[in-house]
Parts: sequence; C-alpha cells; structure tokens
Amino acid sequence: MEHRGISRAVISRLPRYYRYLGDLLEEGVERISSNDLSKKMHVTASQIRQDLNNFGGFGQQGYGYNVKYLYTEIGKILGLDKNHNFIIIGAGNLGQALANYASFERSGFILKSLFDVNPRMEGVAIRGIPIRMMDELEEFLQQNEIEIAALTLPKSKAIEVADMLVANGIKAIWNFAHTDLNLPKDVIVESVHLSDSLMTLSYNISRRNEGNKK
Amino acid sequence: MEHRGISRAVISRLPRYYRYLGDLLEEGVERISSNDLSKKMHVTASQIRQDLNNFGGFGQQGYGYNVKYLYTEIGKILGLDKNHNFIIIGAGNLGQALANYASFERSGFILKSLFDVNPRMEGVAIRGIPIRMMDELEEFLQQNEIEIAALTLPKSKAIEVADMLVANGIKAIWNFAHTDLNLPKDVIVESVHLSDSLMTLSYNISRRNEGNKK
DNA sequence: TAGATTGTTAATCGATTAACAATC
DNA sequence: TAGATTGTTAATCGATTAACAATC
Repeated sequence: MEHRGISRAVISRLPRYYRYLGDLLEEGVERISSNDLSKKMHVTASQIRQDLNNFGGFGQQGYGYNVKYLYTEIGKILGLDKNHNFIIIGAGNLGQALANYASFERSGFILKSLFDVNPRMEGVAIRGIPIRMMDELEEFLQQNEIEIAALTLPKSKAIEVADMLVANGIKAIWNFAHTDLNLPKDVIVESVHLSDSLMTLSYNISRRNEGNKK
Repeated sequence: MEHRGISRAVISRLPRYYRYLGDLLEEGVERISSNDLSKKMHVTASQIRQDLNNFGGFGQQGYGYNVKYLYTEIGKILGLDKNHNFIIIGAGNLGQALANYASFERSGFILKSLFDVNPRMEGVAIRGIPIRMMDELEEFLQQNEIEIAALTLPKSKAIEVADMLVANGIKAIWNFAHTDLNLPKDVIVESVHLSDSLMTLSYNISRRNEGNKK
C-alpha cells in the first residue's frame, strides 16, 4: 500500500471512521453508503469519499461500502493488523491507568513492561505485567523488541528520558508529559496534552458565558 | 472581550502559546518578538501574530511582546482567570489519575468530588476529595455549583450518564470514553480519545516502515 | 434496464504565509 | 532619528464541499 503525503487532517479522522465501522459491524450492518454514514457521523458524505479515496477505492457504485471489508482495510492502514510492543515509563496513576486498558491489547498494542524510579513499585505487577526499575531500562530495550514508549512522567524528567529512549533505539513516543519533545525527525511523537484539552474546554465555556451576558 | 467566530485551529494553539510563555516567564525573560518565539515553537512568526491579533494587539512595534502581559492575557482568553468547579464520574485508574493532577488546580480547575458505582470506593478520598456513590450525584449537583464533569467511565455507561448530567444542568463535559456524545448544542464537549491518538501513532509507524522497506 | 452511489474533477472556502506600511 | 517589529492586507496554499460522469 502506497500512501505518502496524506494530510494530517485525513489521518486524524481515520480512527473515528474505524470506531463507527466497528460499531456498525457489531450491530450486524453489512453495507453502508457514504450518505448514511455521513448522517451518523455528522460529516459530509463528500468528505468521507474523499478521505477514503486517498487510500484506494473501497466502495462500489450503486452499493456503497461493505462494512466488514472497509473496517478491515482501515485497520490495515492504521497498522492494526500487526502487533506493536510498548512500554510505559512512569508507573504513577496515569501510567497504571494506561496499563489497565485491556482494549489497547485488542488493537494489537502489547504492553511488555512498566518502569518507574520508585523502589516501592519494584516487582509490583499490573495485569501480570511487571513494573521494573529505571536502571533496568537500557538492558531491557536491548533484549526486547519495543516499538513504542509511553511517557507518563513529570515534565521535568520527560525530556531526558525521551533522549535516552531515542539513544537506545526507540522510534515512537506517546507523550503525556506537559512539554514538547524535540527529537530527531525520524522519531514519531504523538502527544496527549491533557491540560491543553482542559483549557480548550474552558475557553469555550468562557465564550459561551460572554454570549449569555448580553 | 468580544471574540466570536475564532477558528478552532487558532483556539487549539492558544494553550501551547500559554505553555511556552509560562516557561519564558519562569526563565525570567521579559520580552519576546514573534520571530524569536516562532523559532522556539517551530511555527511561523506570521502565524503567531495573526493568531494573537484575533484577540487584540498585545504587542508593540519595535519592541515585541511583554511576556508577563501576554501570558496573563492569553490566560484570560482561556478563562483561567476564573475558577471552574468540576467533578469526575468514574473513579477508576484514569479518574484517579486526573484527580491527582494538582496542576489542574493551579490553573483554576477545582475538583469537588468523584463518583463511582463501586461500593468499595465509598468514603475513599483522593487528595482529601471524597469519592461518592452515583446515587448521590443528582442531589450533589443541585447543591453545588459544578461547571464541568469529566467522564472517565466505560463507553457503555458514558452516554446515559452524559444525558443525566445534562438533565441536571451540566453544561460542559470532558469526555474520556471511547464514544462520541450527541448532546444539545449548548453543551460543550471536549473529548480525549486515547485510542484514536494511539492509532494515529501506529499509522505513522506503519507508513515509515513502508518507506524503509524500499 | 433503471436507480443508486461511488470515484473524481471542479468550485469554494478557510487557513497559512508573505509582504509591507504603520509606529514604537 | 534609525532600527526593529508589530498589525494588517494581500497572496498562496490546502482542505472541504459540490457536482456529475462512470459504473455497479
């Protein structure tokens, strides 16, 4: 499959399509037209067809899209047909919360270990997955094929840990620290800035309240 | 302050400006030009000036922007000059993780209570904030001024709980459930779909690996 | 075949970048 | 005053929507 230069906007919509198609599949729906799907998702049918056609023609004129087929194909595009081993750095509340999400595993994301600096965490396991100490990390990375590291640690530590991970071959970081990571451009960084999200919410509240005051 | 019709793209960048300005402030930097800030943030100076001028002229020709002033003003735009009471529905790992983020409080987001269905949680407190049972929720909402509800519960429960919250006057929802919420349009919903984020990361890994294979 | 719906081109809309006059 | 840098207009670029011929 060859699809370079697809816009970020399109990519960011794929997981949502995947989610809706998964729901339809569960409901036993066999086929759906871009028009019907557009109504469910509150987007235009045109956008759905444009988005999908970046990756190939998955539909059929006069019929629509086969739900199961499209679901599988989007899964492949998203790389969900392969397993991805990952580790979590920082076994605090958020790290443990991620470790407990069994649903990631169903999508092929396999948690291999957590790491922390707190000695009281040593040997503790979450869903059978052990928490190791940070000083074991380098060796662990050398002996295991790890693709993704989730960073759930304070901002102050995140930058140095990220550098260390990259030095040890990690090529993808899922960053929850409240800071940007400036890493070599072949390293993929996906950040979840929870406080940014909360501030956006707050902005919208303030704006609405202004409107009401009139 | 009057600023309707500002694009979503601009809004989503404000928290990032705020973060960088906060860092500069801590470093003791007094003023910064759009050009210098653009280099730090890896965006164009033009975009910074355009973004800010949606809300007013915060800079001065020949001088640049006063860091402290701009930081404060963006804070006001984001509604961080006021307190926002919130509750967390679902005191599982993620709910507890959010409850433990003291940094939200520093931005004016005050956690008033958590709620859960699990009777073993009853009376447990996080940072002194009690977990209450779901059947106390309606009364609690009537007796307290709550602006925001964070939903950290399974998809299956999220939709009905959201409806109930709205029926009891909640006007802003921070949604962590893996589902979209279709609520009246005066209700603000900000969703954090962790699995979507992970899939985006996975897409980028797959695309890069394809490139390497050649 | 007739009807439905895609894939795709063209038109529109919006967001980003460039340029520069205004001005501190 | 001269230099720097904003605020803002104009130009470009990209993304979304509309339209429709192709085709199942």
